[in-house]
Amino acid sequence: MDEPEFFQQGERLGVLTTQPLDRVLDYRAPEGGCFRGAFVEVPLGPRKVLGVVWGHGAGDFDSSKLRAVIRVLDVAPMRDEMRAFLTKAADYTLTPLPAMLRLATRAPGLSDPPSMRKVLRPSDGVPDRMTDARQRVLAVTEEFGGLSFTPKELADLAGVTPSVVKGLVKQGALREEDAPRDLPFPPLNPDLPGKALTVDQAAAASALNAGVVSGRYGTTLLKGVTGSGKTEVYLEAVASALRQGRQALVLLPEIALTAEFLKRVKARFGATPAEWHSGVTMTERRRVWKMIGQGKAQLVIGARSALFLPYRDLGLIIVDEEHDTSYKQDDGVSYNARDMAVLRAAMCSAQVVLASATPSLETWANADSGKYKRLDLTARFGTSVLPEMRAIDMRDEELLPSTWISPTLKQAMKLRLERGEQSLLFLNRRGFAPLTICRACGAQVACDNCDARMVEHRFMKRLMCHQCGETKPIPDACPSCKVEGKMAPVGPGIERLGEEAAALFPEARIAVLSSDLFGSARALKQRIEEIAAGEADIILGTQLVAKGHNFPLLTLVGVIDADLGLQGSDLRAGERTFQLMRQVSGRAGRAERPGEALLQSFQPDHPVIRAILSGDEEEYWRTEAEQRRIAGVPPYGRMAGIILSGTDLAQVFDLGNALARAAAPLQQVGAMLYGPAPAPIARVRGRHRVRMLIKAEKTVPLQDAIARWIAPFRMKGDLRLSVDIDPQNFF
DNA sequence: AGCACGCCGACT
DNA sequence: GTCGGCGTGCTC
Repeated sequence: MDEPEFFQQGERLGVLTTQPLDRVLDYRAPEGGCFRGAFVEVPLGPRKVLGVVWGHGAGDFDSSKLRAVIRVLDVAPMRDEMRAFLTKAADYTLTPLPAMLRLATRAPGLSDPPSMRKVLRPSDGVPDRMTDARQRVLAVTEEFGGLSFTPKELADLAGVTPSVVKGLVKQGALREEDAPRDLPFPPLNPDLPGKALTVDQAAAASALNAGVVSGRYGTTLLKGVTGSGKTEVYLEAVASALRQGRQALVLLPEIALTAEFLKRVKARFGATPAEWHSGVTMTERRRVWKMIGQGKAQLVIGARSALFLPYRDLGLIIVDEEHDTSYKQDDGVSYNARDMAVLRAAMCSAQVVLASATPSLETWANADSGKYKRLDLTARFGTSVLPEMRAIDMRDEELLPSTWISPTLKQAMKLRLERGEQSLLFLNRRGFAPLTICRACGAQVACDNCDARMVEHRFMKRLMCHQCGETKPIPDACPSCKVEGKMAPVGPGIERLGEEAAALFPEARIAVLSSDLFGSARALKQRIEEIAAGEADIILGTQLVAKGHNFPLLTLVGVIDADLGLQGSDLRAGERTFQLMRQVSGRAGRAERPGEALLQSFQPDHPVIRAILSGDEEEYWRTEAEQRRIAGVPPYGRMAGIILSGTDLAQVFDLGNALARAAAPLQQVGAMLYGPAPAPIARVRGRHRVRMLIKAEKTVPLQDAIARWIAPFRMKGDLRLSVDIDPQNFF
């Protein structure tokens, strides 16, 4: 790539700031000039803000009013390729470019000069008396010759009090120096021996390596059931990237999984890589950001926002559990990390590996059409096989009121207890009961701010709204008819299922795993480890047990309500149920003992349930893909969701209707507009939500049409419009 | 995003 | 009279 353009002092240039201005502002180059891509501090009104030199100024601003760039920041300049990536990502997601830049500068203290710390180094002074403690301190400085330590670190390493170190400084045996606080990451060694690979794994690894070595863009679906060793395989691709001297990024859907993953990386490469997610401290964030820019961090393990770090030479991106819905979340900017990974890789000639046991239909279709390569890991690691799967037809089971464990499932659990094996009951519903109803008047307790029912959480003795997190005490009298003592919980939650299991098996050790029952990710992880080691007979869990945790003693998985995800009119409901059921079932029979998965269902003949049981995944995907093709929906058509929100429902609908009347730019490209209609959750945190849906053919330039459509609309008051390209839920 | 400007209601 | 509510508009 060409040398970035240089701007002489006083020359007009364009700066993109992180302020939501939606346009590049013109400034004069600072003293000493600057390159395109430089991170700069610029004056904006009374403030100083962060920006990037984007290129030539637009030139339409009065020269006499131009202000000069204050200074160039001491961080690696943004590479042209990153600039292009942000621009394309902004165009694709219809996000204003400044918001994109904000994503890419989510590290504190970028404007500060490099933070220094006082360190001690050995000096030529000789202490007056040599004591034991002083000897130990000097020994440490000698042993770690190349490294430097703060007084506190040195004292801790030598096992002495800080006063001993202070004494040595006074005597001149150690001297203080300033050293940068942001230290490079220790080098990783790709040539340490990895785990022995099976023939299957070795073949997949070498195919991935070939891609990495090619130095070109390419995307590969790495499909393998739980326990097939996907991680070992893609770590070989990481090793390959490191050998090429290029950087690698591993995206994980959940922070809770990173700790365990870091251990595996350390075992493979001999050092800990950089970590990037919401749980990382501010100082560490700054260090990671800067070191990545300098190429002094070779591997990053992170959440989706790690895609926007300033890599110097990114050669490989792994998206683990690529089907996971947490890759598409709305935290201000709405983007799908899987798609952005592919975009970024295409722009920097990197390889992408999409790893999953149950790929998203998009990825499956892209592999099917040959757009992505596909590698399958069929054999399960070790000797075990996928569990035998059966449906329990709930229409034939006799259950007492307010119980959900069928006699058939109970019998299977009893058998495991007798054998000393573990059972897992899966119910994707947090809390005790999803509904609290008045037996006198039939009223349900709803959230005051949202259009949603309050869920009873018995362990904290309160009702909670799962939309906004608001809680209130469980009322004794009905809020509607004021009759006392008639409020009753209706339906099962994971906590209530725990009570049922305890009543059925009073002698069993029962563990309930739900994200809200643990204060911290650490506490949850520790509990999971205890359980994996055998400290429970029956495990009850929500969604989180489906994600990558190993329970070697587990031989039975019971799905309490296999139909749960199939309700509603969501186009992806089937796909998601299919993925979840297969993931959960994969928990059983990991070790030497064969597993069994039982799915409680009222509609065991439903095509999705049948597909899950049949084990013929390809057939399921083919059928699902064919239906989507006929319906002209993703991945065979394009969609976009529009959410309008505001405190005044009438105003929100007025805006929606006005938009609908002005939809000519959409009609010109043959796109269909549906709505406005109340969103699935029509009110959240006191704001009414109205939804519109756009459907178009695959080849239509949809973003451009939408941009032209909404451009004339100014949002008045607290009205908000957000565009969601490729929405996950449609209705 | 901030921050100023400015145009109407309730007060010392 | 003026203090201050926040709706509207600007920042190179």
